[in-house]
Amino acid sequence: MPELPEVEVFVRRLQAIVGSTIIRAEVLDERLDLDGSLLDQAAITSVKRRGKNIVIGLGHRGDLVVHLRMSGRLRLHRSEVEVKYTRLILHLDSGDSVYFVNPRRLGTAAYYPSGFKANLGIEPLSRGFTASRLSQVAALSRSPIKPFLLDQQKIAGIGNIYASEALWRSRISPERAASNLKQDEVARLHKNIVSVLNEAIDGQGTSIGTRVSDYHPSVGEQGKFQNHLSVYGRETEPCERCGNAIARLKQSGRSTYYCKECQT
DNA sequence: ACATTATCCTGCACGC
DNA sequence: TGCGTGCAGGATAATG
Repeated sequence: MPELPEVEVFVRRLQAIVGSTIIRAEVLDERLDLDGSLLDQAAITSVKRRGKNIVIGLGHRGDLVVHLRMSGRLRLHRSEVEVKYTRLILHLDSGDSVYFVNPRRLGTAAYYPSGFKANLGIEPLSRGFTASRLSQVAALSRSPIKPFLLDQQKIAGIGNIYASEALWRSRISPERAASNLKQDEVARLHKNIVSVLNEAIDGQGTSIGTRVSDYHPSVGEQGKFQNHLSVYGRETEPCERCGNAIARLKQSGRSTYYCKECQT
């Protein structure tokens, strides 16, 4: 269930398909809003990430955009394989294939003939994402900071795990109004958003759980960042900073993990 | 401009 | 073993 770091790991591994041509797009799920024939003979010129979207550039033929949502994965296979929950296969002229596996069918694949225009906020790992920029965006929102961080139109790519982790590192309560954060708090949050995302990418993402829908950087491999989570999924465990029990609360229908003692 | 809820799906963990 | 309930790394539309 990927957030920015996990999507980034998939995108990096997919760089190998740049320069290949799609011979045939095999759509295996009628719920996908995609006419595979539109992709015939399209040459792949780039594979990029925008927020949690995977943007496969097809030159003048536009973009194919895959969003993995809760359970998807997008992976290169060197030969034809049988993978449960495969919903789309891009057969390439190289002989490789790209598999969109989407167990819960929440993920999407859409073709934009004129190019993808995302309605998304700033990339947190871009140069433009500075403490003052975060401060500007946060000042406009009275939303609690945790749901604020999940709002893709404010900052693109942060999800439920890394929002909790960045707030814990910053010692900021998830219930604080975004617009009420002090300058030093915004500065800490900015730094920790960047650090937690970069560390997670370096660790090949976070692999937790035993479900088919759980994230793995590639077949048989595990991410490593689950070993560095301080609060996510650790309700009742002691806070590694102050020893107080980690608590869980619901915000906008999502679980937030935090320490009531040292996040204020 | 917010929060909340339901919805889209499927599988799994849990309690009884 | 079976059944009901709740939960899941996401996003969006409807409602208040």
